Amino acid sequence: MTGKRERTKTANREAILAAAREVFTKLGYGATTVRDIIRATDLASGTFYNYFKSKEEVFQAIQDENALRVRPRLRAERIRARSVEEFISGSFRTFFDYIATDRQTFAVIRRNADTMRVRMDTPEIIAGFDELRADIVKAIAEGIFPLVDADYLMAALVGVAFEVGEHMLSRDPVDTAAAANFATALFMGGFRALPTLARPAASAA
Amino acid sequence: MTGKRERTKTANREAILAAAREVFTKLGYGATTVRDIIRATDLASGTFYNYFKSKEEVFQAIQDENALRVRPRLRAERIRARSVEEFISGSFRTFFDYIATDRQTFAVIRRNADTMRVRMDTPEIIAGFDELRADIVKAIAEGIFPLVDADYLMAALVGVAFEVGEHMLSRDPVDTAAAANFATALFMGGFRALPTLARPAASAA
DNA sequence: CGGATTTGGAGACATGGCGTCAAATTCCGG
DNA sequence: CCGGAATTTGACGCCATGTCTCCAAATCCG
Repeated sequence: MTGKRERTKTANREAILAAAREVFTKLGYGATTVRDIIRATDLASGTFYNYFKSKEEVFQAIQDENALRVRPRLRAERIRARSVEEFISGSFRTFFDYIATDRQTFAVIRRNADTMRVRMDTPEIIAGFDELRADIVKAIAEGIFPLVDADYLMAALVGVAFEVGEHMLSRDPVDTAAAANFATALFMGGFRALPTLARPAASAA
Repeated sequence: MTGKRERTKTANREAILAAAREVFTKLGYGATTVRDIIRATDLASGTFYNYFKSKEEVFQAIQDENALRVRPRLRAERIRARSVEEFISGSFRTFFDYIATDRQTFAVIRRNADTMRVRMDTPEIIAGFDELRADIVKAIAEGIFPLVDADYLMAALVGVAFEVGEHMLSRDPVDTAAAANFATALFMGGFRALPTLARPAASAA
């Protein structure tokens, strides 16, 4: 890692990613051009293409780095779980905490004019989903989970995590614990078990 | 509506939308250019801009038409509901049936190379979400629903609908009833109430 | 250490999409 | 049938894109 060539290589790559993060945040993903990213570095246009094929690819690299940050945490949480409740609540808590912390990153996605939710098929993200699915299957095999449709369960978990997470961020103050409690209660006890806002749900019609 | 001017106007608009649908399906949203759409019509480039500002706007118009088709059905289902179960299951059934039927439309979205889920802020779609939220609030006020966080509940419903819907479409054969049952059970009874795949869930750990 | 070889950055260039605008055409009312 | 308004046309200037060649610097090797 000590060769000059190697050092400038990683430096350039980092420079491009940093510039991209900045310019994506400022202009939104849709509006930024490859040239905008290049201008935010001191590199030549041709150099960019030695590292990435398009702005899409830069974006994916950024996404990938993010996934690399959360994935192990989520995994650890699930492995540690000794019950359904721990599995579910741990996952939601970790995920919500993450997106609340790394808002800068999420701002990139939400500020995006053209897309609401972006590509979810970078290697890291796919690996994360696969992991989740495998852990669900394993939990079912071990009898921790009832024998349900693992794919649909995963889809439901992901859907709730993203949508509720999105709403959570738009509130002030951001209360990750409350959001996690809500989501967990939904999965654990279903609709009727959701925390009531004022008085306990005496009547369940 | 009988004037020639007026007729060509709607004809042109329709021509552009039809061309866009076709070309979006073929190339994907991200890859198509305004020029591609124009080329698929027999209009001049300038004419396009008399009708739409960008491909984004065309896409929104298409989305809007779709929402216009589902929204009343969903609404009717919710109004008809006399219990939580009817509210939830009716909504899921209707939504899943719709996306299963109108796959051509959903193909446009799913074939999209750049985005997974596209802008959801056309007037019709926003109105649809607002309606859903209002109906939830109303159901809570009437005591049909327990007093839960309406925003989070809506987010959860939407998240599950889209994610599970997506998975549903990737199966062969597409079983909308099963998907609706799954989602409904999740919301009604929570995790433990989900239909088991083989034997009844005798043990709820 | 110095010449040969490889690597990779620089930036000009051809291509093609973008949105505009003045001119041409079409429609409508008188 | 004519005048004026509305609408379409398509060429134009501008800019982003991705490629390609050239060259300097880094690495390798005797």
